[in-house]
Amino acid sequence: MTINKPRSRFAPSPTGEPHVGNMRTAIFTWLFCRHYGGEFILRIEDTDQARKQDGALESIINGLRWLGLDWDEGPETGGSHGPYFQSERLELYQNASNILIENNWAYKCYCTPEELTEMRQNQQKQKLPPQYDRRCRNADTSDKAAKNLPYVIRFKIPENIDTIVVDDLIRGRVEFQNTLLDDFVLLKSDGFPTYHLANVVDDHEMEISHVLRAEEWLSSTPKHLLLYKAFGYTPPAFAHLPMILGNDKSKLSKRHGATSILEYQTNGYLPDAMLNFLVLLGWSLDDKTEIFSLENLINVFTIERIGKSPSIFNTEKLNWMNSQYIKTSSDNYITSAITTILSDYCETNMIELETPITQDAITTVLDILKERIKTINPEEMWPVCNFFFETPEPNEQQRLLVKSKASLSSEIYEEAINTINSIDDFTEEKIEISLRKLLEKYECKPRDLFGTIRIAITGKEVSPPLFITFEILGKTRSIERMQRFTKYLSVAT
RNA sequence: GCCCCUAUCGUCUAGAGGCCCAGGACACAGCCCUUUCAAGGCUGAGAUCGCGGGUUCGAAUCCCGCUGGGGGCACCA
Repeated sequence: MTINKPRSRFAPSPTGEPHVGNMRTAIFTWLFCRHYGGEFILRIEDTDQARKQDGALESIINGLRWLGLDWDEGPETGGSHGPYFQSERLELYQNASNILIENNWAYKCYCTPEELTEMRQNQQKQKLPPQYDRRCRNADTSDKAAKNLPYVIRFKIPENIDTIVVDDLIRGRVEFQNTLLDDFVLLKSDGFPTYHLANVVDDHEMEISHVLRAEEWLSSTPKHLLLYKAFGYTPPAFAHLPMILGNDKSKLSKRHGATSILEYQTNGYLPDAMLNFLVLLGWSLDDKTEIFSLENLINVFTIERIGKSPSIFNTEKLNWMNSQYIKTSSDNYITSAITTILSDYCETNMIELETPITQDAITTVLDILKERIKTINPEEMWPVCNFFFETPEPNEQQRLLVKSKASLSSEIYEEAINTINSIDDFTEEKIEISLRKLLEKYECKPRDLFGTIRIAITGKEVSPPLFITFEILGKTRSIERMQRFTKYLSVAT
């Protein structure tokens, strides 16, 4: 496919949180534009007065920015084809529908919502397809016009056309029967356009060459094609993207868990991981590559490699992807992110800290943390590294566990403290060598001694490897903790 | 009800007539490493390529039918 400098758009409506499915469309469109050296346009389709939501626009913008998607034209950036809010382009749509009326491609319809509902109910009773019966199409409506009654403008589906062919970039040739098409509404009674009118007018005005949108739009594409024809415009190329479904194969919705991209942000997913995961839903490069840098993605992303069938959003794989990005992400970036997240967490939970959470402190525990987490969610991170910040206190179960260690004696434990104390070069390697010598001398099992010390200095049976933990904690704090723990050993057994 | 799209391991997918009694990844199991966890490495299980017909010397790949799944049929986008 030879594509030269395409102009493509992402056109969300500000009716709620930015859905991951929509964001995947944005990612594909953005990648497509960047790959072919084209322009990516953000257009806000705010023509539904009723469903418009405060803050939704900000959420969409935040979501896009978080993923690292920038737009060449649109809100905040401006551009030569503005305005980029449909609510500011009303005149354009009104003119367009007037032109259509003048050229006999549209007509005014005075049917009330109640009439239409009744009509549809009757059709359903008779098992007929719900469709506008065109009662205003040929009837004389001049009396209603004279009374200034509210009206909508409907498109006049031509009667001399058989089939409409959509040449989809992903699905190929798709045929539709013209007679099955409804005389759909172009302009609502409040003077706002419907999606059908607005997207055609704007895509033309904004010189959009390629439309990438979700599959749910495929069946209304013939309507759009007819509109392009009525206006005498050349339609853009269309690519209808496969949907993203939940784990029960139904359309991804709230009951499947998080659907807003921003929820993933707050749940501890990294934007690069999220993007990488999402791009692999419906697109693949080959039979093996899973991890892509953004730069590489721009290089290799083509429409030809987009699949046709819907895919299921698999959180397990997202988690794995995220853990891969955590392991390889730059220390600077992740350290400051984690520092903020954990200090907020401790503050809101009023956790009493032995050591404050600082960049330096996080840097110290970073390596052992990165290897063990799948998200940078505080709930997941805190148990892994809290030993460094909180004073450990063994629970009842742990005290009993320590006493059950058969090959452990208070002698070896005391000598372990002295040994630790005598190490000047307090490194993982030195500590290990010294402590292992004790094992031989006292014929103590590694798990008995090390397991006990682990509880003493971390307050947990499960922790990062002991010797690195010593090193991280430092000599002073390690000895302090070991000594404080002595009492749990010396109590008579 | 009508129209449209779609169909390879549980999931994401590779596969465009012989390279495939189907490859990779996630998840799963076992082993190795090992002071616990994690990471990593290795091995394994897992798909008669939804089903049935064709076409062909040969089909996961092409055609038809069926079935399953998804989407659409608003003064919502």
